[in-house]
Amino acid sequence: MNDENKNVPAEKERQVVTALARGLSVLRSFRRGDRFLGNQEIAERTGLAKATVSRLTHTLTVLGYLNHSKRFSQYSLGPAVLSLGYSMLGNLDILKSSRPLMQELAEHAEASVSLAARDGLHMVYLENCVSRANMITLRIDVGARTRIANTAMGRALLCGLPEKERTDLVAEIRQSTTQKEWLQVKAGIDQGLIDYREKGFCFSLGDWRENVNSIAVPLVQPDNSVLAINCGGPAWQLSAEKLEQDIGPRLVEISRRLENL
Amino acid sequence: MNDENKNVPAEKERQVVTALARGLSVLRSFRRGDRFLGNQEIAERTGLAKATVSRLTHTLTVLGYLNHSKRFSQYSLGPAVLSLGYSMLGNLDILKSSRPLMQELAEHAEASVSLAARDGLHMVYLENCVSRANMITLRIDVGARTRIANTAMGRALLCGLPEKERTDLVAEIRQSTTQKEWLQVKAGIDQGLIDYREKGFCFSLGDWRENVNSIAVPLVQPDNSVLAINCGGPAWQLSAEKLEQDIGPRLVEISRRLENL
DNA sequence: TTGTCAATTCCACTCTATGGAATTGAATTT
DNA sequence: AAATTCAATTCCATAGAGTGGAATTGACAA
Repeated sequence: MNDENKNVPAEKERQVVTALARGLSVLRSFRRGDRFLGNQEIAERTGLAKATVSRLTHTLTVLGYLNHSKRFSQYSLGPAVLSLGYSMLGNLDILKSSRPLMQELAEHAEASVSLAARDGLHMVYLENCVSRANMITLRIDVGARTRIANTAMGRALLCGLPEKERTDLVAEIRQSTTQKEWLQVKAGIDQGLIDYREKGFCFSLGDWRENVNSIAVPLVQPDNSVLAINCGGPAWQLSAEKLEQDIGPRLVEISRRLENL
Repeated sequence: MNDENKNVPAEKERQVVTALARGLSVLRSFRRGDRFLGNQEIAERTGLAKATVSRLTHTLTVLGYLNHSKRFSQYSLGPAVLSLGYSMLGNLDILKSSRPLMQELAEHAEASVSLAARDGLHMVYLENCVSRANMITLRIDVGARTRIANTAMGRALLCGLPEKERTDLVAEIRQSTTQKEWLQVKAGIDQGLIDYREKGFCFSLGDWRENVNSIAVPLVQPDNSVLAINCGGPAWQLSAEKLEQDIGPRLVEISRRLENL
């Protein structure tokens, strides 16, 4: 039906192992909400031949990355995918150091404070702290993705990147954006750069979702990779003013402390 | 150095796409604690040729599953692996329904309550609830793995499996166990089956770690797959008696309610 | 500059992965 | 029971992807 995932992604960009890329695109074809997928559905989503999908799903099942339900003869994501994420987070020292600071701010602001990294044109949540008050209700999950283009997180990330990389990334974003959207997106990014230069943080006031405000700062790691930390919540609770006067400076301070080990 | 991962895993078990399996074994070669790995190190761990690893890591990097640090010319796990886990958890309805019950028990017992699924010979944590009191200190992460052989979780899982599958799995466990260990392991499993038949839950009193007690029940899902829920903590806090008299029955009740939707 | 070590690229070869067609298998209908 | 449908799997011939040994590049240290 859709052809988002073309068969061979690159042109002559060195050598890509297609069987591996295809297998992973099978895993990726599971979106939030589809518990079970059949080979046929997967074949349509990935654009691969049925026979190919059959073998890939079988391989993934043997390895534990997929479960096979005999009843429906369909597949669901298996526990093995979780272990990978666990290994990743376990190796990030920054998580240990950032947690207490993030939690403290979450309590103070009675909001949600998150740490995220870039994945393509998205930000992936690595950690999320919420105030005890909100703990039960709100739960932004680790691994969730938001677009770079229209979030405070994304704008902060851009501000933390070196000139060259930022330009490239913005160009990529433009590519993936309709002409109509682009004006808004561009405005948001530019404003983010200004805010960052003048104040040290970036905003998103309803740009991501109506009635959700957020503020974010970049966090440059020792190996020069860039993360971002945000603090966000319902607009009625986090006014633009409160974000700028109170939360912003605290975020900047957190970032500063984490960057100095 | 080690040859844990032989090249081609299966014998003639249908058709396995080796390039995919190899690529995933590259991801798996990152263990807790190694932030960065070079191609050479990965080649040694997986038993693959250098050239092969070079292409696999490159492919994984392009797709976002690995990050490449130019400074050290080494790789680390990338954010994309997290998204997969997120998709998996997001599709598990059982999580939503189980959370409040698990949290309630965690508060009552002032301990840690977890939900896990089988992955090979291990249990992978899908969710973990801790009492507010312990929240800061203790944090068993989602995605973590423990052996089936010597945990209450694992024993409960075995009890929830149909006869045939249980026998097969126990045989597998035996395979992976030294003759010396096996006696202990076997005893634990058998005792688990007895406990389950008589009381409805399984124990691990220091079998996993000294001074850690735990109790667990199986949870059979609508599609007949089996999960397990445990409640565990330091032995001085969770006496065998308390587990049996108080916590156990509550766990059984939780399992019962979840199985009846 | 020279030497060392690891990553990458080259290249020829093999066998893996592929996809269209045929088969199996399960579920539903007549 | 038999017939029909739909999807998963297997078959098979073929192309070419993936492979690994050897050569090259590149970074860094002496």
